Amino acid sequence: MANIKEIAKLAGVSVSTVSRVLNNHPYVSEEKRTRVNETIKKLKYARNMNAVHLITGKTQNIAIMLPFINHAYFSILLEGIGKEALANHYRLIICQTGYDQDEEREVFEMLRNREIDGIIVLSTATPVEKIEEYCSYGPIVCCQQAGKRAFSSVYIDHARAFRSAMACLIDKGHRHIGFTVGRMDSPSTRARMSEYEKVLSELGEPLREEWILDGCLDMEEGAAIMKRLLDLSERPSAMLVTGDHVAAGLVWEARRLGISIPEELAVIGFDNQPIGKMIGLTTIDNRLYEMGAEAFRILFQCIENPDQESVQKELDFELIKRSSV
Amino acid sequence: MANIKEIAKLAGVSVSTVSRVLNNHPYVSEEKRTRVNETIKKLKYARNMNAVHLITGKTQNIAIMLPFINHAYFSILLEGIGKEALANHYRLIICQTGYDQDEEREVFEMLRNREIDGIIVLSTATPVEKIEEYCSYGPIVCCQQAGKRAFSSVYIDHARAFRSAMACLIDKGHRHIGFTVGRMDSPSTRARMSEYEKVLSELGEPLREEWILDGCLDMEEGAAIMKRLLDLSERPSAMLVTGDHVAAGLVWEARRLGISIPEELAVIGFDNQPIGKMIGLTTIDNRLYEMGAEAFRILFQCIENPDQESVQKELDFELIKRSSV
DNA sequence: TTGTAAGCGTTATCAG
DNA sequence: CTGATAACGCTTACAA
Repeated sequence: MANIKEIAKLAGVSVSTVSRVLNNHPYVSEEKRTRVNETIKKLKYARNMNAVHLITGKTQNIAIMLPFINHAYFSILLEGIGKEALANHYRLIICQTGYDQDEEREVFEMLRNREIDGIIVLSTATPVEKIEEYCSYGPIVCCQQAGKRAFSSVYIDHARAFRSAMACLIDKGHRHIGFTVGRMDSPSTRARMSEYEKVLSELGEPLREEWILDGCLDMEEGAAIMKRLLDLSERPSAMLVTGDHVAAGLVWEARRLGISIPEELAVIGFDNQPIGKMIGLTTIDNRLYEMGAEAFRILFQCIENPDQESVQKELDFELIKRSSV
Repeated sequence: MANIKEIAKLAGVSVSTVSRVLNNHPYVSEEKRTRVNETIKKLKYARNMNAVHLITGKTQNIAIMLPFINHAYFSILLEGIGKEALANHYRLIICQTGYDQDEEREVFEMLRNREIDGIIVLSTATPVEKIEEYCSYGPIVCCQQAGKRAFSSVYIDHARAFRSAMACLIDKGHRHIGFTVGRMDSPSTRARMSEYEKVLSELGEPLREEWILDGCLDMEEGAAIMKRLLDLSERPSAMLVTGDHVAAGLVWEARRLGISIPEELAVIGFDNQPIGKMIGLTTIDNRLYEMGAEAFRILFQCIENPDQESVQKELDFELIKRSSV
């Protein structure tokens, strides 16, 4: 494997000149430039990027921390990040953690180890204070609302989005509204929960624990919800379902069981995924693709300009009315 | 940022001893080991992995080449790869190429550049001969059948799988069978196409070009198929659909239009995705998760043992009968 | 069991 | 415009 020294010797120049050619520096005579390029081609020389990373202290790699790869929510975010990363010549290292805090710590350690230039956290089990400890080693952007922190964040206001979905249902006369969550212990769930309680008390409705359905992450669990609802002595007339995939599972099972939607059960999903569009699901579009792209842009800024303050950016959501309400 | 030299000085030992501690080498006295570990903790020292990568010539990173991140087929494969990679302390660099050959070349170049220890190709537009040129720089595993090559491959026999799906339909009396493909110019499509022609001629049925539907990659395109079928003067009584997601789109649209499945149209999907299970789709399970895991295992072996020959491994598929046929 | 010193392959600095 | 030479931070013979 040829190295820069051999190229220099064969081209009859110094290693610095070769390096300059490699990095498209000005101040290299056309003659030497072509001579260097020719020997590079002749020897099929390829730079050892690890040496470059060592000396420059940068790798053009960023880590994406997420619990599961195979999940629509994260796939859409990834797509948005990927588009921007590609355009700016950054690589994505996918770190699937399964919400294991030890695995998550390893990802943060990569920042200390200089293996990556930054981290985008899509969802995490690590407390914000712990995350802040790593901010001195490099930029971190979270796709979750976390208030003013040492790290940046991009998010939508889940409380407001939840309220606007509730309002849409209430408008149609619904007062018995249930909702599903992916996992109880997440910032967005806490935001929704507190908004739920507020809206219920404004309506003068009691809070029924059994109308809050936990552990709904995929389509099959969505289908299972329908059965859980049927077992209830009194069941809600409308459901807010986090994730159009999950909602699609519920809708499919409802049709199978002859429960008409929206007459017997109104459904609002979240995320505006393609499956929701196909089945005519009313949904809250929280712009996941855009959120991913924006997360990268902010991280990129922070990498370029290391002493920039952390930014918190709220993105708009949009209620998309279709036929499930 | 502390480095190994400072640790050595403060602990009163040599850098080699620190290095030995860092790498859990034997032949370090307990006393010095603890002394080193204490100063590491005190100085919050973290190794600069780029220096390690430079000297060892390895990075523990592998690239995954795929056209789109947000697609069920690739997500499942990724999940399988991710599980094994995690267990073996390898990182996945996701390279979304959009089937752009220039982007794909950049990924192969990463191998020359020593940025990665190997590549798993999930799907590519680059000709096999071109891929072989890169094999001297490091191991490559493809998840496509490619015959005996310088690179390894894991695959299922698409021709055989296709035939067994056809047989299942023929068994039920179908003779007018159409099929969808993601893109015409792929190895699996070519395999299916040639098998299709063979089976038709065995049946004594003519080949009807209009029953081969191109460009079907996602659910919405699946739904669109149904409309395309309705416009046909004579339409097939059964469809083979690559991807349960696509098939689900077709099935949904069929129900919406009042076309009963399987009576008026039988459908067989591929990949055995959760959505297929939910809607009762008969499908060919081609073990994507297992394929991903196996791809990593083979790559891992090749990394560990560089002068090992390339391996080609065929995986079994399975016809899963449900209610869409 | 420990330390010295020679790399690994670049880029950065500085003098010409 | 060009070239020596010193980093970058680590691992690994080799010698003790």
